[in-house]
Parts: sequence; C-alpha cells; structure tokens
Amino acid sequence: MSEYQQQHSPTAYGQDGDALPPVEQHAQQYETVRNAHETELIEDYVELIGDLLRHRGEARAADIATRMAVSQATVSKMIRRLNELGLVTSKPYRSLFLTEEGQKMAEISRSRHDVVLHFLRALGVDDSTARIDAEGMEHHVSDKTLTIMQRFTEQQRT
Amino acid sequence: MSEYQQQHSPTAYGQDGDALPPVEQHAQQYETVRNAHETELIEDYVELIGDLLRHRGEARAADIATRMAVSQATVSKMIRRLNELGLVTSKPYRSLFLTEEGQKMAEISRSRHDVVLHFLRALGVDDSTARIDAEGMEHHVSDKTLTIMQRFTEQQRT
DNA sequence: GATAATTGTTAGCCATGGCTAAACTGTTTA
DNA sequence: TAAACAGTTTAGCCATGGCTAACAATTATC
Repeated sequence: MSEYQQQHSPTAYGQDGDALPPVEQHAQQYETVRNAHETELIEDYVELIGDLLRHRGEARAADIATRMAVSQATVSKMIRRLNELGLVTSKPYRSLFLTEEGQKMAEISRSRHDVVLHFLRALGVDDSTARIDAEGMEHHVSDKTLTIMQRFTEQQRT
Repeated sequence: MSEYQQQHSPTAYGQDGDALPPVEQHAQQYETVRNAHETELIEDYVELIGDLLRHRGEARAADIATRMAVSQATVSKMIRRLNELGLVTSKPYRSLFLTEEGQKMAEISRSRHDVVLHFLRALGVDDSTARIDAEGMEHHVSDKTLTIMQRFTEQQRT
C-alpha cells in the first residue's frame, strides 16, 4: 500500500472540497455507480415498455428498437433477458407485457424519472436539455436526494 | 412501424409530463446516455489519477485499484487503454502521469464533479450521499445544466 | 545480499450490450 | 391463395470491463 495512512480528522473533511475521500468511502462511491450501471439498462427497457403499454396499449419490439435507436436484434436479445429475470412475459411475435414485478419496477423508474425531470425544469433547465439529462441522471440519484428534489420542485411551484 | 403517427402539437408537449417524447427526441436521449457511458469510466480513471497526483504526488496502480475497489489486473488493463488513448504515460513499476490531453480531461471532469457535488450540498443533501450521487451524476449533466447548478450554488452561498 | 512482501503484468475466463446477416412468422394485398 | 412485406428471432461476431491465477519485477527487511 503506497498511500499514506488516512488522517482521521473528521472536521477537516467536508469543509475541504479538495481532499480525497477516505479510501473506503471512495471505493463505495465507485461501487455504487457500477451497481447502478448493471440495473440501469434493464430499468430503461422496463420503463419504456411500461410507457408504451400505457400510451399505446401495446409494446412491440420494433417500437422499442426505434425509440432506443438500437437494432431489433438487440431488443430481441434483451427481451429474452427480461423474460429470464421475470420482468416481462412475451409470446413470440406478440406484444410484450410486464409481470407484477416488472410493473413495480416500471412504476418506480417512471416516478424517479419524473421527479428528476420536473426538478430540472423547476431549476430552470429547458425542456429538451432536461429530458436528456434526466434520462442519464435518474439511475444515479439516491432516494434521499430524490426527496429533496421533490420538495424543491413543489416549493418552486407555489 | 406499428406506432401511430406522431401528432405535431407543440403546445401539448412539455405541459403533459405523461406524453411520450417524439421518437427522434426519445432516441436521442438514449443515445446520449449510451455515449456518456463509453467515456464515463475513462474519465473516472483520469480524474482519479489527477486527484492522486495532486494530493499524493504520485498515482500508483495499486492505489487506483484500492480506491476503485477493483482488481489490480483490471487497473493494469485499463492503464494500457489510457496509454493507447494518449491520456497517460506510464513506465512499468513507476507512477503514472497524465499527458497534456489527460490533464485537460482530468481538469474538466474534476470541475464538473465539483460543481455537481457543491450543488447537491447547497440543495441540502448530506455530504456522504452527495458524494455518491455526484459520482454517478457527473457524467450525465449537460453544460447548460451545470451552469445553472453553479449559479444556484452561488446564490445559496450568499 | 538473500528473502519476503508488495506491486505490476499477462493470460485467459465470463457477462453484457452492441452489431449484421440470414431465417422464420405473420399479415396484407395483388 | 401466393407473394411481398413487416416484424421477430437466431446465429455469430466484436469491444468493454470485470475477474482469478500465475508469473515478474521492484522494494523492503532481516
């Protein structure tokens, strides 16, 4: 280990934005992000399927491919995974549907997405930028922060 | 194409948070996120190397492995990539250094990271949550939004 | 200076998430 | 009803980013 011993000076920490976080905390930050990445795509698919079902009544692989700007083959493969994960049910050549669990996930993702999106708009970000940023950010915002964002948005509204 | 024709009603859009975005816009959101993911890890490594150099005077592969909670083998492989990309220079068993370009990237990442982190704190998020969220969010916040965040943080400070 | 401990590299494995091309199914239409 | 077309699936490729295990080099310690 070539790093110096961490100094345990709790006061210095948090006031000096420049200091490196303690090793364990730093490691946890990166781990959290890596974990988020694993579920991120899954959630995006499930969320989109939920949205399509809600707005269109059906969710076809072709639509998902178009909306995600991805090949149909990729979608097909992904659907198999979602199936194995018990998130969607699919009969070949038919619309997809969400399982109980899939619906729950879609609901959570959607609401998280909405909170972030509305927050960004309340903050003064233009709609199209807010949409893009929200799509990327939503999976990395903790529940704590979400709550704060929601509060902020509501205050702004009054 | 099984989706209905998109209605072109600009007014409805942006008021109804429930509507699906137009196909092209929706596709662009996902594309932007995918692109961000490609550079994300690279930036994280470069940023961390920069931070280690600044705070410790040297950046060893072992430190990176510890701080990222990743195996040394993974770091070694990654460093080879960073080398090929012209972002770092490395002699075996010696500290890493950033190239011009690497320094530029580190600087940008760091400042983006700081803006997000300070913003979250200004918003009322506790330090440790803010750190975790910032790490995930930083790569998905557009310049426009960054500017707004920065302004917000400054206002809060007065 | 020999040996132990640390650090770094390499080889080779795996899962993920893209892709294209080709095959297959289902629907529409001539 | 047969052909054409749209939609879906499968096969097989690639890059990325993890991992472990084995080995190599450097540094520290006795």
